[in-house]
Amino acid sequence: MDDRKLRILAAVVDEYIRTGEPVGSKAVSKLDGMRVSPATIRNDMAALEQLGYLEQPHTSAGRIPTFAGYRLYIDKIMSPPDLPDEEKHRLDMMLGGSDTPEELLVRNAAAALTELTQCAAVVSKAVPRFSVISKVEVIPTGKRLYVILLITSNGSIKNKACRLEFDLSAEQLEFFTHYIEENLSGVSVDELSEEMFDKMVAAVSAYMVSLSPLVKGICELSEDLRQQELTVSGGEKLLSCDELDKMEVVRFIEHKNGLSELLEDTFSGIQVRFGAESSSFAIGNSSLIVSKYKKDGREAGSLGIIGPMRIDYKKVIPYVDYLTEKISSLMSGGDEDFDQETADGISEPQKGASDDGNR
Amino acid sequence: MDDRKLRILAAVVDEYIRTGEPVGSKAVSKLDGMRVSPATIRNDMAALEQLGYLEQPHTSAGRIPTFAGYRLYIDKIMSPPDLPDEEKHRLDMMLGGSDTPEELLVRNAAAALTELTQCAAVVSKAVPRFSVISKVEVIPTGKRLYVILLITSNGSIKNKACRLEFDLSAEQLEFFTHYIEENLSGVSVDELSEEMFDKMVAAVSAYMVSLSPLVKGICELSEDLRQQELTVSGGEKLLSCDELDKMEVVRFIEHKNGLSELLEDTFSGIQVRFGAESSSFAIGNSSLIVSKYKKDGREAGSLGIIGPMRIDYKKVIPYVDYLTEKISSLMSGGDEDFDQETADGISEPQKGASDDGNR
DNA sequence: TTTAGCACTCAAAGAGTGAGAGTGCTAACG
DNA sequence: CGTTAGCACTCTCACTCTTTGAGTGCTAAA
Repeated sequence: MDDRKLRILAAVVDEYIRTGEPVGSKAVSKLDGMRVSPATIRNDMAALEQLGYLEQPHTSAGRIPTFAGYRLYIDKIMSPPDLPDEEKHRLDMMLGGSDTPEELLVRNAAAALTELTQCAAVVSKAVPRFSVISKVEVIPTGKRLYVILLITSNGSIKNKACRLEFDLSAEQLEFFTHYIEENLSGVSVDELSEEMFDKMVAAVSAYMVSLSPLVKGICELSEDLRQQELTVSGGEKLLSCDELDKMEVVRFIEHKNGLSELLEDTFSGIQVRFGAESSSFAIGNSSLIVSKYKKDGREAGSLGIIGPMRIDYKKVIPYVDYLTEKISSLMSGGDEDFDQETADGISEPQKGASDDGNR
Repeated sequence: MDDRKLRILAAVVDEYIRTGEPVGSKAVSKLDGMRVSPATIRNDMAALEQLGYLEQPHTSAGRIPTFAGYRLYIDKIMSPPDLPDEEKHRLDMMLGGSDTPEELLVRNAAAALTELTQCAAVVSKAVPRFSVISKVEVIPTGKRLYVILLITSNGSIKNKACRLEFDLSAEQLEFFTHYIEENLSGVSVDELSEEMFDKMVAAVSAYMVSLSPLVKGICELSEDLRQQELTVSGGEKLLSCDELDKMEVVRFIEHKNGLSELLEDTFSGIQVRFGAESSSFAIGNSSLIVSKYKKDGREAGSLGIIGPMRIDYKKVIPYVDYLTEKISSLMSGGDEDFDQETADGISEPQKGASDDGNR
């Protein structure tokens, strides 16, 4: 692969992204920095086609990049420019200052991305694997009716109603709550497992059979905790690009198939994935560009966009990059937040430093 | 409006629904029960066009119904047939028995509707205006950090974290909880208002200024309670019908514009609304067919479908009708359920029934 | 009031055409 | 040897022209 071929490939991809039309040898030759004649370029393009980086829609048309062509372009050739300062300021304005609640911060970022890229924005909140159960409460709210409240060190609160066979006496309730706190508080979300709860059901049933629905309820809540939160916004933008199948787009917006698995993968920096490369997340010619943001050094979620493969990567990647960086710093920054504080132990005083989070 | 004209209108609508093509006089004349010649029908069709019930896409095409035409057809002419017993059984199977949790019941109904009609299903849970606040708890969970828990008689549970300026002593907490319970328990969701909370903020601040965030928190939770829950499923089906604007469909699926207001209207029986008739809910040529289901005689939510205007009303309306009927009877039926019990108050012990339900 | 007949209109589908863009190949060039 | 000019060839796209057929409105007769 000589250097000129790479430059030609880059030129074809750039041009194709810009115009959406197949790119011919003449067009490439006219571009800045191309010192060779169309004929030479034709030869190289034929070679690039041989190698699987370019293809022709039909015999007498120009070339368009293949998947492999895009891959090579993105991973090896293209280098996204730095964002100019005024753009950074603009993004800062859109995000909001350090006193913006985290949730809003992320929503603003999504809005900014849809606005700037005219694509759908994707936002996920990572499962807080390392945050710990900080409090479990069982509150009687009616005849044989109880509400279970589960609170974690990262500020998630889950509740659930639960009906028992018999009413509990104050002592029984006391016993139960004590038992649960003993067994659960300080346990990380990642450590929670069915088996653990099965054992608790057994133990608790020995004391009083009808307590087991409560344990099961807590078990269900803990499953909720492990559910990744996923939002896709601005999905309508995807309908404007006609290289995407509308049907697939809508199905995706409704079910978000496969996205969750994809975002749970560990990776660092910007990640670009093509719809066709992944079996589950499957909008035909789409491209997913995401990055993870961190909170106090731990992955806290991811943020990115979904657009056509033919998207302006050079323009878009710096946006995603800057936003995740910025969010990471805003979240971890000096300002007090729920997590930082609560991590030091709500129910049992625990260790010292900071927070939950993960990896 | 003589009878024959009505029959011709009906024939045109039926044919148009069946074929999707403009309907000509000859086609109508060939239909069962039409004893007159195409020429006669032509005259009547011209009259119907004059009256605004039919229109021609272009001079030499057949006729298609106008909005008014559909309206007349739906409201006055068409009479949807009764569902045959085997169909009813089929639907019963799809719904699930009387031991199915309410939420699942409704989800099943939606699934059945998308399946049977190949349209998007709409489900809403009515704001439980008449249910009352049955419990308010404030639980300390960390340094200056509290979780507010709000429970209503219909089983909704809402929570929210709240940060105060100072920590509360046990007495202060006691006082506050007591005050809140005194003022809120037994108050119906409908009666809750900003002013009410403003007054409470004032009263509570007199005792201790830093309590007001808690009241505000409760106020926000009460706003959540008044939020109607809305789900649209199977939205991808809408993309198959090309009379609907894909863009509008996706925008609608994402934001559900205007649907909530529309479903909050009071009406009884089946309601058919056209997208263009309503300013806010606006998918161009769409038709919304909904009915309300009840629980113990009170509106509990609505259920229906969104499809193209050119939908088979005769087939679809009986489905929606039967499903809402059935759900109403399953929910209110002999079987124990949360609301029955809790409606009479949880915090005050009262009569009896059973099950849970939440969120 | 209904019907047959007829001239008229218009959209949709097909056929033919020319322009233009782009190719691959060959042979000449430095 | 790599590079370039020239050339014949291919294929799509946009355009025009024509034909076809469905459906109409009107008029006059039954």
